Amino acid sequence: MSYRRTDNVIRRMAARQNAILKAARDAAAEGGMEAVQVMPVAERAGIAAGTVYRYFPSKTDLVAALVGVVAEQELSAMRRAASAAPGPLSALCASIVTFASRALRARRLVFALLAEPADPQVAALRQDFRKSIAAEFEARIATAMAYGHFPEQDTGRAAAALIGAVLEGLVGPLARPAADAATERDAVQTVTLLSLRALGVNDPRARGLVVQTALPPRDHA
Amino acid sequence: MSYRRTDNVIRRMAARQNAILKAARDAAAEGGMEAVQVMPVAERAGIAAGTVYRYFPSKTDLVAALVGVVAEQELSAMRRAASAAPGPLSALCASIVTFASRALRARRLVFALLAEPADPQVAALRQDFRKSIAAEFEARIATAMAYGHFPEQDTGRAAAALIGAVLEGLVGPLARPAADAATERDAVQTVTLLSLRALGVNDPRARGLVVQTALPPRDHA
DNA sequence: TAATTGAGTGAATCATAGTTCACTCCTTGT
DNA sequence: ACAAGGAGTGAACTATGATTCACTCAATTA
Repeated sequence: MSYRRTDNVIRRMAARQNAILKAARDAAAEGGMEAVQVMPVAERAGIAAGTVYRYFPSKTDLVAALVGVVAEQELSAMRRAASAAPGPLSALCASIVTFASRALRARRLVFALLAEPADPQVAALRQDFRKSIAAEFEARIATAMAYGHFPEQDTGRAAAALIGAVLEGLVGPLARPAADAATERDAVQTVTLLSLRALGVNDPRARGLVVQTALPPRDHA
Repeated sequence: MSYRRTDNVIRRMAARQNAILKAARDAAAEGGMEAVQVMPVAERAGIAAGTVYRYFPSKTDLVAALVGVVAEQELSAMRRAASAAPGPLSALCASIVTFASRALRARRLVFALLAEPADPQVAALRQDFRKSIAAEFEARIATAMAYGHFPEQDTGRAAAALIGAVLEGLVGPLARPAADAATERDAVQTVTLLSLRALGVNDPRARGLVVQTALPPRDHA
């Protein structure tokens, strides 16, 4: 005779799955990918190691899910910010600022998920994540370019370079950590300005654009 | 009674040490850091696994030596190119082009040594490598800035962002591989131009600068 | 309440990769 | 030619971390 899970059990299990994901995320945010190990993650989530395998077939699947969740959040934040902007150039600008400031907020996590290596399966997913972000940038760049805000150029290459510049300039191991919120905002502005100039934006209004764009609110799960 | 190594033996052993390093380098160039394993490296070098430990106390030391050698080569190439340039702006440009084109030549290797994670000891060395390159860029940027080629700005942040842009734009997993030498040259030019513009170089001569700078010759060991 | 299902457990197992070391045999010195 | 030293070997060992599975027990059903 089979056995029906009550709503209570379903809820508890869903919560537990989230707890595992959150534990994995926290681990990654603190110690990078190498800290995402089954036993420590299980401990953080308050369960036994074996239990993890009731929720995810393998560690790879767990990490894949983590990448998926984070990617979804980041992308939607970027899209939201861009679509709220009044024009193509400020949409691009909002995209960059959003990506940059969110990345800065969770430096270690973003770095781990975007740059640290993993097994081929996860690498492929990470690849998708990067590609989605690049595609987002590329679309904004193409639109702004069509509007004549900067000269014709290879939008794909430019999008990739922007991602690199922002990551390296803000979250990479080279970047010095920002002391306070003001310094943080300043760092984001610097990098955004650098990015826009790289595309060939000369309009002095650009500086205004960058400064106006506020930091988006936190919305990590 | 102690035993004197003849020149022959000394030479053979030096050659073998190089062979091990070369094997490690090739492995990294093909399969990234995770391919740098003692047994495969030993096999490539034509020796037994245990022999590696006669030349390097640990795998970490081997990788550290590898990073050191490559860093030395890259830095000296950048310096050579820059010091052969006629002025501060073209020196900066030469630096970027050299870094970019060499990185493009050995994409996987550079990416592995510059971006992939490793144990803390190696990470620290990699850090040094990045810092050296950043410092090289930063010095060129500062000089060109002092000469008024572009506006005042945070040179450190700019240097980091440039490295990121070049790496991501050319060697990162996002960059499409260049089909032929012409496409390669084109990619380097695109990224270099992007970099200079990011700094605020508006001088139309800049394009000339980029185009003029030839790809440096290969000189991998 | 008794029987049954399946979530949870965690010690045991497996897999991978770095490291050691007893041994072989070439090289050197007499 | 012979003895000694040390380079080279590679099977065995160690460490780490993922995965399994026989078992326990709370939740469900009859």
